[in-house]
Amino acid sequence: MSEVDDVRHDFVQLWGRMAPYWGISPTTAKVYSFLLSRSEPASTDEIMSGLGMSRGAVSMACRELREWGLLFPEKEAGERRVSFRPATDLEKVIRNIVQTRKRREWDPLLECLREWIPRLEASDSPDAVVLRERLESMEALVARVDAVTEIFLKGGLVSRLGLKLLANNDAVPRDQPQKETHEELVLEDTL
Amino acid sequence: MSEVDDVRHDFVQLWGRMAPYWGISPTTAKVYSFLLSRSEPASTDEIMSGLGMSRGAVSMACRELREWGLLFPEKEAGERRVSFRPATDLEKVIRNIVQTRKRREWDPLLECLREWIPRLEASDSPDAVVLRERLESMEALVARVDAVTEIFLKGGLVSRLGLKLLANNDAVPRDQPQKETHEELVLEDTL
DNA sequence: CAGTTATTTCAAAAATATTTGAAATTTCGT
DNA sequence: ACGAAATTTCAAATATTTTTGAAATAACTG
Repeated sequence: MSEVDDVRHDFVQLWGRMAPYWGISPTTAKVYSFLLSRSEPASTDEIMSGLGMSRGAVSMACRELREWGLLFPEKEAGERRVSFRPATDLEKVIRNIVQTRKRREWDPLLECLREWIPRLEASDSPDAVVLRERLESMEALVARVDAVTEIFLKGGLVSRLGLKLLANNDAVPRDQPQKETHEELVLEDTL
Repeated sequence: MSEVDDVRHDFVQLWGRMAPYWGISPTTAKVYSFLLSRSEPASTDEIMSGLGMSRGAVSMACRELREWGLLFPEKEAGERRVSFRPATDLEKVIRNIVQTRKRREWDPLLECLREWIPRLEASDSPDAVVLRERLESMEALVARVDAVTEIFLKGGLVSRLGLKLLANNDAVPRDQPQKETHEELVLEDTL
C-alpha cells in the first residue's frame, strides 16, 4: 500500500477524532477529509468502500456537508449516480463551523443574559446583586466576542485578521499600557 | 421561591447544556456556574444539595475546575471542610478553555501535518500532489490561527484584541482590496 | 409506465461519555 | 496514634450520541 494511502488513512482518522471537538460527527468529518484527500470527486460507493461505512451513514454525512455548503454533488454526463466534490477553501470550512457554533452557542446565551439581568434588578439580596454584576460583565464580554466573530464571518479573511492582530501586537509592548478611548468609541458604534 | 433562585436555576441549566460544546462536562459547568451565582463560597454539601448531584460528581467537578485554575479551595478558621470560591475573571475562564482546546486540538494537528507533508514529497501521483497541496495550505492556516491564539493566551485582553480588530476593520471598506505585503512580512517574522 | 438503480429515512443497535455511590483513602483534632 | 469527618476513587449504571441497515422513496432509462 502506497505512502499516499497511509497518509490518507491517518488524515481521515485524525479528522474523525477531532470532529467531536468541533461539534461535528466523526462520520461527517471522515467523509469530508476523505474527499479532500483525493484529486477527483467520489461516488457514494467509493466513499463507502474507502471508509468502510454504511450507505446510510454516507448519505447522512453528505447531506450535512451539503447543508454546510462544503460539498457539491455533480452528475457526470450519462452517469446515473452522483459524485461529490468537496469545497477546498479551508477558510470557508472554518467560517461555516464558526457560524454554526455561534448560532448554537453564543446567540442563545446573549439572549438569556439580556432577559435575566432586568429580572434581578428588583431584588437587593447579596446574591442578587453579585449575580447581576457577573451577568452584566458576562454580557459585555459575550457581546464583544460576538461582534468580532460577526466581522470575521462577514468576510474578513482569517489571514487578514490575523495579520492585523499580529502587526498591532508587535508594535506595542503590552506591559506598557496605552489609552484606548478612541477605540472604545468605535466599538460602541459597532454594537 | 425568589427571582434570584429562578435565574440561578436557568443560568446553571444553560451552562450545563452549553458545556459539551466547549469540551466541558455538564456537571463541571453546573458546579462552576452555581458558584458564580452566589455571593459566598460553597461547601461540597451545599453544592450537592443546591444542584442535586452526588458527592462523587461534585468532587470530580471541583478537581477539574481546580486543575483549570478556576476554583480556589478555602478553609474557614476552625472548620473541617473546604469551601470553594470561583475565579470571577471571565477572560481567565475563556483563556483557560482556549488553552486546553488548543493543546488538545490544534497542536496535534499541526504536528501531524508537519510529519505527513514530507512523506508525500516522493510520490507524484495526482492524489499525492493534490493531497500535499491541501495539507500545505492547511498547515499554513493552522499555523496562523495558532500564532493568533498564542498572542491571545500570552495575555492580550480579549477586549483589547477585539477593539483593535474592530477599529481596523471599520477603517478599510472590505470590497476595496488593499496590498498586504508589509503585513505578510510581519507575520513571517512572528512565525 | 414498468423496471432498475440510486438515494434517503429512521427505528433499533452499538459505541461513547457521563454520573453515581459505596468503599478506600486522606485529613485533622484530641 | 486513634477515630471521626471529609474527600477521593473507580467500577458499574445511566444517559447520550452516533451508526447501521433494511424498508421506503425517488430518479432515471428504455
